Amino acid sequence: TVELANKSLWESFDRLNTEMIVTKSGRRMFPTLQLKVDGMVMSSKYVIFVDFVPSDNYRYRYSFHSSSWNQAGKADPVHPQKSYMQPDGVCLGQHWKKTIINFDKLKLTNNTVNKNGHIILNSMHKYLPRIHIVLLPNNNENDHHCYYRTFQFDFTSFYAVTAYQNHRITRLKIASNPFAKGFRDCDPDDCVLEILNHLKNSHWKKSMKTEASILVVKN
Amino acid sequence: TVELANKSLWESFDRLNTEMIVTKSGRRMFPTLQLKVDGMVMSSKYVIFVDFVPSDNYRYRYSFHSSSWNQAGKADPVHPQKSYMQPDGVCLGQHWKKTIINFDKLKLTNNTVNKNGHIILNSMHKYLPRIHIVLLPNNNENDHHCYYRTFQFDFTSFYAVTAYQNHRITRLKIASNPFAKGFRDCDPDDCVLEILNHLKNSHWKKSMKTEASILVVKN
DNA sequence: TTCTTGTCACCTAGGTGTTAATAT
DNA sequence: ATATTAACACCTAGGTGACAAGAA
Repeated sequence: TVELANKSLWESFDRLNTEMIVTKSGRRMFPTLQLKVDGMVMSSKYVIFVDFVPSDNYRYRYSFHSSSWNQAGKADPVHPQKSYMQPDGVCLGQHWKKTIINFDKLKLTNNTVNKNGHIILNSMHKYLPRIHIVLLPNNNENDHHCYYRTFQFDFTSFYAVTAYQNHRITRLKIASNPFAKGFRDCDPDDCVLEILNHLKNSHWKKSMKTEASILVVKN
Repeated sequence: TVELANKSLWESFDRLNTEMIVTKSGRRMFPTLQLKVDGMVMSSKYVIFVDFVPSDNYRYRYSFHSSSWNQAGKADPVHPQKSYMQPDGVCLGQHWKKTIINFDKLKLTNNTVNKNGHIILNSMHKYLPRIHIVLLPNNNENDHHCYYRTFQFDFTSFYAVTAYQNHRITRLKIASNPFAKGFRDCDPDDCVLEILNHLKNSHWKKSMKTEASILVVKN
């Protein structure tokens, strides 16, 4: 099983339609993917990685006066999909179980000739992160299978952008990302509370599917 | 073969008798170990790690009026020796060859109950860093040998201290470590040049053994 | 018009030696 | 006396959105 350690933050963004900045040199995500896993074999080796799949086949545009995202033609051509491996690398089940697994170093870019290891996305397109947990085979000669599971959380989908479109998203990023403290215009704690309260009392959908969709694959 | 990419800086410190701070929470070395390797098999896997061996069996004391280190009794008991693996982990020869191999994240501590992965040293003792390059065996069943080489450079030996003893060492650290810029009292470039010139024109030994001592081991 | 890029002030995070207080 | 510790100001390194300029 996999859970997001910062699920409620993701949900707060999702109610507004999450946006993630992409830049030429690479931009971190916020919120980041923070996993808690369980059910691994303690003494087996695993690697964990993440990739991003297009949510659909459209290009999007943000309408400022209706404050909504609308389809604007077919999707641009996709670029070769790289995946990002969790930096801890190959670790035992007992290691993964006891820590919050962070992907905060992961960077998104719109630079197609990127020489770094960043994830390439198309701006103004919608994506869904996927988490892959791979059980590495033992050195038994008989066992050349590789088992893995893929997890995805619908509420972590986002629009890739080069500049924020929805001002509420900007305000929630400023309120909740420590690196954006310089743009806060009130007491930090009050800011977060104020916005989160506003969300809680708003007319936006309150119940949502928060459990992970699970695909089991064996090859 | 192994070379130090920052050999001349190490030599400048060595002329004054290098000191390295150890703290409870762990302190980086300066200079750091920066390696350039050659002669590896391009397609073979290697790991590289570092450990520290006592230069001798004595405890030391610094005499301020004679500006020298003197023996002050037998060495304190040694603590279990950990080694520090280069963070890149298992890499092919072709990877190691093309980069400068940095150990700048390595930290020294005098904290014997350290819960981090830091190297434990006794303050007021003299140490010599050793570099171990290990060729990992292939998956051939016949080949369970493990080949490695150990390199050491005499001019990288140092005294572990909790506070600097020799004021010239302090000044050279301030002049050459970017993180200590706040303590420079003149133009940074001038500072370095001034001290290095002073070293060059001084009476200290000018010729020294700079090639690595090599031990070849097979088990 | 719509989207992208580069620069900037303002942060976080953490590596420096200094200094004064404390321990041995 | 000598050695160690903790708090501190001052740095490096790099993550923020704002903003103005540029590109499509």
